[in-house]
Amino acid sequence: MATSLKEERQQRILETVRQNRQATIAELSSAFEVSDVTIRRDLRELAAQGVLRRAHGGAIAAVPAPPEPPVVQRMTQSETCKACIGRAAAALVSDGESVFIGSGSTTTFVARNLVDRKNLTVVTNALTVATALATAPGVTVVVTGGMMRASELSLIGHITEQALREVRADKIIMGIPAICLEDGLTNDYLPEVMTDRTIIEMATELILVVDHTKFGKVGSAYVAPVKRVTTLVTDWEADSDVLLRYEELGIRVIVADPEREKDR
Amino acid sequence: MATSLKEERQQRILETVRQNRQATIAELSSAFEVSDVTIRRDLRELAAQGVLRRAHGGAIAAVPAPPEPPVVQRMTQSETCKACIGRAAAALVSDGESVFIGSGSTTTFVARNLVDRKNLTVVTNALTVATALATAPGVTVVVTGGMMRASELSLIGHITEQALREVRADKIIMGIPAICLEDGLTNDYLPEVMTDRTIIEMATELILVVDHTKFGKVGSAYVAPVKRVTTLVTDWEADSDVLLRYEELGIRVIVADPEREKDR
DNA sequence: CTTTAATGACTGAATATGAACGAAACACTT
DNA sequence: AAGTGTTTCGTTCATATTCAGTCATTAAAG
Repeated sequence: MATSLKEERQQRILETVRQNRQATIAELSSAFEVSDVTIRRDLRELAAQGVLRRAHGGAIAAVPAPPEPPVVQRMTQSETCKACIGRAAAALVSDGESVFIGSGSTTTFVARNLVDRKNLTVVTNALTVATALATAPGVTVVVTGGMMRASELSLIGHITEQALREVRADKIIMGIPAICLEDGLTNDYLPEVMTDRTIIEMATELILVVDHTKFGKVGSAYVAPVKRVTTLVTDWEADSDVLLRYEELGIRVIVADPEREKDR
Repeated sequence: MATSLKEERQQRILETVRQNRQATIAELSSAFEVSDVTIRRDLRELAAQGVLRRAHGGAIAAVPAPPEPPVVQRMTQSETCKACIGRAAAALVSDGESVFIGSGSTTTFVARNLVDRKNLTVVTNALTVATALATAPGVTVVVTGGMMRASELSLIGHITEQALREVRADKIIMGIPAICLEDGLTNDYLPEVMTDRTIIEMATELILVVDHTKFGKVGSAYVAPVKRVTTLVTDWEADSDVLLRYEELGIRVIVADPEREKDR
């Protein structure tokens, strides 16, 4: 892509500045292969929009942006991986069903891929999922109540668990911070464990969306055995030998591959 | 494939743009072996459909901008009024208290003014409020569950009502679509009325935030009598004669004035 | 044979970019 | 503080690219 459009370039400058909180003219001009004059012009325009603050030699992020919850930050990390897993997992959901979607950055990508569905009911304890599906005309969103866990924008606690018993779901789609063949599904945040266990009891079909970094990890609190998982959706960077071991346990393993996407 | 049909070509242009987030005229014209004029025409037509955005030298993918829920749109309408009411209502909340905040554009402004509080518990059925307070370190956010009402990003229904009975609040801050001396507080959306009535029973102190447009209106469903209101917070454009009538009923009326703000 | 739609060529106007240069801001030393 | 050299800024100008509109050509449809 030799040529890049002005608007696109400005958008990416903004992203860069937001990510590093600042950026110098020299950095930007070499990164985008344009002259410093152009970068200066871009920065001026962006500053005029108020999305950026100009400084000598570069620019710094405008609003000390209300510190984004970690879950939102994670959504921009290994974005392609997660978007890919999201598409693959969303394909497992049929119109007319009722699914529970848990919290996490990956599950939010699943939700985004469900906006065009018809007659779907989504139950969730994640504000990110609820927001993603809010305007989807064919999707009924049911949110469980609970105490908010700020870092995940998720709802947990006894109110959540009580609400979960009120609703039914055909399938559960959730993430987990740590999965390991020996120690099963584990979590490091104890208050969430009880909620996770309640979620798991909502339906028999349990679809776990996990990127490759989660394998082999062990958290401090036990959630469920590996065998409880029905389907495992992960990305192409996961170790295939390990995945084979999961398949031997009777778990359906789906590897989301960005290359294969293009067939469609 | 010397000649490709116009529609077919446009469809593929759209795909290309969506895939790379952008595309230049030169790229496209050589890829489809047509003149740049034709590509430009195609882009113009596609841009008119809104499926992509035109830029100098090419086009960039239109963010499939999920249509903003009405409540979010309303937050930019008469923003100063609402921000002002929000500040005034937030001043009625003391650190260490537990308050319920209902849904609506004005109540969201109240929430935004509570982010710096210490040891505050906020119970809400509005996603907008929950999101606004998510990263506030001194605020515990409890969200009631329920079915999502897309236009308000609020949660309503029997799950909400059940969750409300589980929690306690010192004060209630809520909005109402219509208030009138004769007919009391009313609402046009029936499913919400039961939820509103349950909310009102959570605490004795009821703070109503209403901008001047809500006075004298009457909705189709009755929620509560005017006398149930403890405090009324409105903006300076509200008719002072009408406000006097409310005060005569023993209701504390607070008029948020943007001029007086400067005193602080 | 006429009509219509699609495409391409041409033109003046608009836009984007880079280079040059004096002014301002910054980082030093004295 | 004051001075000095360096970097960065903003402006102007020149150049290349892109735009929108008009008109001509082609080919298919009626």
